[in-house]
Amino acid sequence: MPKIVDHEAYRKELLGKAFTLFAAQGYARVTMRAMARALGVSTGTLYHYFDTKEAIFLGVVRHVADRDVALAIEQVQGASGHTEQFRRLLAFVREHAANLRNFLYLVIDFHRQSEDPSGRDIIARTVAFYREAIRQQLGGDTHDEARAALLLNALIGALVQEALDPEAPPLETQLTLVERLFVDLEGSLPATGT
Amino acid sequence: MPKIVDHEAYRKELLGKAFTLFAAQGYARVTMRAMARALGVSTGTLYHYFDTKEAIFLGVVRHVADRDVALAIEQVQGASGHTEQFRRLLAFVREHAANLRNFLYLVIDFHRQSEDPSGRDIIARTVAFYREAIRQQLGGDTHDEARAALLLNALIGALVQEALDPEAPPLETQLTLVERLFVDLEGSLPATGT
DNA sequence: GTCTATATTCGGATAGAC
DNA sequence: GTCTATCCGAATATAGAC
Repeated sequence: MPKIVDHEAYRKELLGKAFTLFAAQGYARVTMRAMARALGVSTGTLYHYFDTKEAIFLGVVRHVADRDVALAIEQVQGASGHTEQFRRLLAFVREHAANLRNFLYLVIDFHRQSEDPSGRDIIARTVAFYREAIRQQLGGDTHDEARAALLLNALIGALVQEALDPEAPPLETQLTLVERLFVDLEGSLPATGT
Repeated sequence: MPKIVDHEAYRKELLGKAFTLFAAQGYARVTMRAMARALGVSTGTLYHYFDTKEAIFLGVVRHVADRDVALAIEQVQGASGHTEQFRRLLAFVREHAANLRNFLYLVIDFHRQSEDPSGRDIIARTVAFYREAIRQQLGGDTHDEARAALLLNALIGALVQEALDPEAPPLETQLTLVERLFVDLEGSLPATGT
C-alpha cells in the first residue's frame, strides 16, 4: 500500500512556505531548487504536488488572499458603526502592511511576466475579492463599488509608494489621511453615479 | 580625428526605444541581444553607451520621469485656480494612463529584482520627484507633503488596480472620485499635522 | 547532472574628422 | 593618410529549469 498523506493539507503547508520564499525574493529569483530546499522536499516532490512553477504561484495567490480577507473580516466584524469598522480595517492594513505589500508586489511582479489568461483571471478575481470585502465594510448595502475601488487604490498606492521611496510620508500618516477623508465625507457623498 | 556622433543625443534616442521595449516585455524578459536588435545596434554598441543592463534601465527611468513631469507641468501651468489645476493634472493622468502604468509597472518590477542601493536610490528620487511635482500643483505654498503622497497613492493604486483587474471600476470613474474628494475638501482640511 | 539561455567581454573592423 | 570614437558579433562565463 502506498504511503498516505493528507494531500490537500500538505499542499497548503507547502503553499504557505512558498509564499514566504516568493515574498522574500520575488517570483523570478526563486529557483525550483532553492524552493525545494527551503520547503524541505525534493524537486521531484514539488513537481508531484504542482504541475509547474506558475501553478505554485497561483496556488499561493489563492491561499494568501483567502487567509488575508478572512483575517481582516474577523478583525472588523465586531465593530459597531461604519466609522469604527473603517478604523479597524485601516488598523488591519497597518498591522499587516509588510505582508500585504509583499503579496501585492508578488502579484504585480507575476502579472508583468505572464500572459497566461487563466493566471490573469485568478489575479483579477483576487483583486475583485479584496475590493468586494472592502465594499461590504464601507457601505453595507449601498452598491458603491467605485468607492471601494478608491479606498483599495489608496491602500495599494500607499504600500507601493512606501516601498519604492522609504522617505515618503510614512504609511501611517497616509492611512490617517485616508481615514479622515472617508470619515469626514461619511454621508456627505451620495452614491457614486447619482 | 575620430568619427564624431552626438553621444548624449544618441544615448537618449536609445533610452526612448529601450523604454518601449521594457514596457512591452518587462525588465527580465528583455535580453541584451533582443534589445540590441530592436534598437538597430549590436550588443557591443550597447555596452559602449551603457555600462550594464541595469544602467540602461536606470537611464530609462530618469529619462521618462523627466519627460513625464515636464509634460504634466506644461499642461497644468496655464490653469487659473487650484481646482482647475487639479482637473488638468487628472486629465493628464487619464490621457497618459497606459504610459504611466507601464512606467510604474517597470519600476516596481525592477525594484523587486534588484537589491542594488544606487538603483533603489534613483527610484526613490524619482518617486519623490513625482510627489513633489504634485505637491506644487496641490497646495502652492502649504508644506503638505502627505496630501501629495495621498494623491499619488490614489493615482498609483488606480493604475495598478485597473491593470490587475480589467473589470474594476474604470480609471476615469475612480479619478473622478478622487477629484471630488479633493475638491470638496479644498480648504476644509487644515494642514496635515496641525 | 544536463542542457539551454543569458549578460558581458574582447579583439578586430569601420568611418569620418583633420 | 592617420587617428580614434564608434561599432560589431562571435566567444566566454555563469546561472537556472528540469
